[in-house]
Amino acid sequence: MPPVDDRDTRDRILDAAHRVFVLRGTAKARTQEIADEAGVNKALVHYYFGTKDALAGAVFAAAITQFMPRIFGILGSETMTIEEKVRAVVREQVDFHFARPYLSPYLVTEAHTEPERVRSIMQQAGPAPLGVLRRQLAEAASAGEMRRISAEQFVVSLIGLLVFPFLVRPMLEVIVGLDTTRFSAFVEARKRELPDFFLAGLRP
Amino acid sequence: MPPVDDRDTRDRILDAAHRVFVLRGTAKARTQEIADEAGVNKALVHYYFGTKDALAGAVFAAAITQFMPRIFGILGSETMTIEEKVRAVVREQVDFHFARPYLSPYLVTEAHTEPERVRSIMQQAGPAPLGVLRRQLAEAASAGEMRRISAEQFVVSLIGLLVFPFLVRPMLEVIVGLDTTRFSAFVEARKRELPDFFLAGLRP
DNA sequence: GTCTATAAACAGATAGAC
DNA sequence: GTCTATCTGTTTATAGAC
Repeated sequence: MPPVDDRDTRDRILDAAHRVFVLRGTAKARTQEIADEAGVNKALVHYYFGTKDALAGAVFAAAITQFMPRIFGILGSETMTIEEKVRAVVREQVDFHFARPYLSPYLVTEAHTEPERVRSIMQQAGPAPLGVLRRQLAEAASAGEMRRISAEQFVVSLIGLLVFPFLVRPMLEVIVGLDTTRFSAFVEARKRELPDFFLAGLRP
Repeated sequence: MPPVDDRDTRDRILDAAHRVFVLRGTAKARTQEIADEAGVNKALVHYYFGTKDALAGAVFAAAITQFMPRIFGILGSETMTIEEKVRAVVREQVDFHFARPYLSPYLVTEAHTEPERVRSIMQQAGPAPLGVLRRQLAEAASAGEMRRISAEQFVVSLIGLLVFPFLVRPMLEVIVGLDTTRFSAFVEARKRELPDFFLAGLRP
């Protein structure tokens, strides 16, 4: 006889783990805090996920799945123009990271301290679908409308411009005085300015 | 009577700590590995630095001191034009991070997982000297040579474009297939392309 | 200053009752 | 499935000899 419905508890633990891992970083996170956050006993965490390491893998996989398709869904579109894609990605990503300010530093931290795990999990997602974008960029360049640029450089630059402020936020606070309020304004300004800036950079 | 010359040993430990902390991340680093790397006993690490936490602070302070002045030294120049500054920063920073590929992910990791420490250490360095740059940008905008942009956005965009590839390198490897060789080529291409891209983005 | 030996403090993991 | 109690391993940190 199969176990009864354990979705609730398992999911609550997974959600709690996500919050704690993202906030503290995997290495500093404590299974005790995850259990508390989920409102269950510490032993249950092991019952469902075995080891902290396995749980960390599950959380990272979920996080990356939540993150990447948003970008490549837009960039891989068959119908949108390059300009439309740029504007859509900027709008989408700024809002996404503004609502989840710790997600990107968590991903970088995890990639840095657990490169093996990151590699193996990301390989399952497969390579980025850059075919459409590559073709659009090549055509625009051939038509003389745009500087020639690889799809890889295009994506890294665009995402980097969007995500970087969230990655160095604690430093920006001190270096250029961006407290919480001013950081919001800073990001809002970027959301407005970046599309034109980026598209102008592509002009020949 | 003051202690005899302890510069050698203390510095060797500090250097070893730098390597280990940067590579593993502070949380996953072990004092044992630092001691081994320095060729001394573990107890000596505590003799010189008290706690792992204090050592971590010393390492971070040294790392940030090594990083920031390079940027602001160039951007704060009274004699260089904006274009010269952009080209100089790109050249300088790409080479710098290429020689120290783990430094930037370490800084982000540390900022994310130890924001208190980072804040207090960075406050001692004081705010960024953006006065000169701000004036140059304002003048160029008033002369109609350039889109109006704040010095903060300028710096964050420029540094973000340069550093981001190193922050997400393990992911790029998988997503867009940049193994070690191709990553080098990718970064070299950026070094060539980014100045024109960035300056074009600033055009009105 | 530098070492050996050991303490002290966790934190992850398991056994077993309910 | 969920808990209490406990164990085991690891890691930071100190005491004390040299």
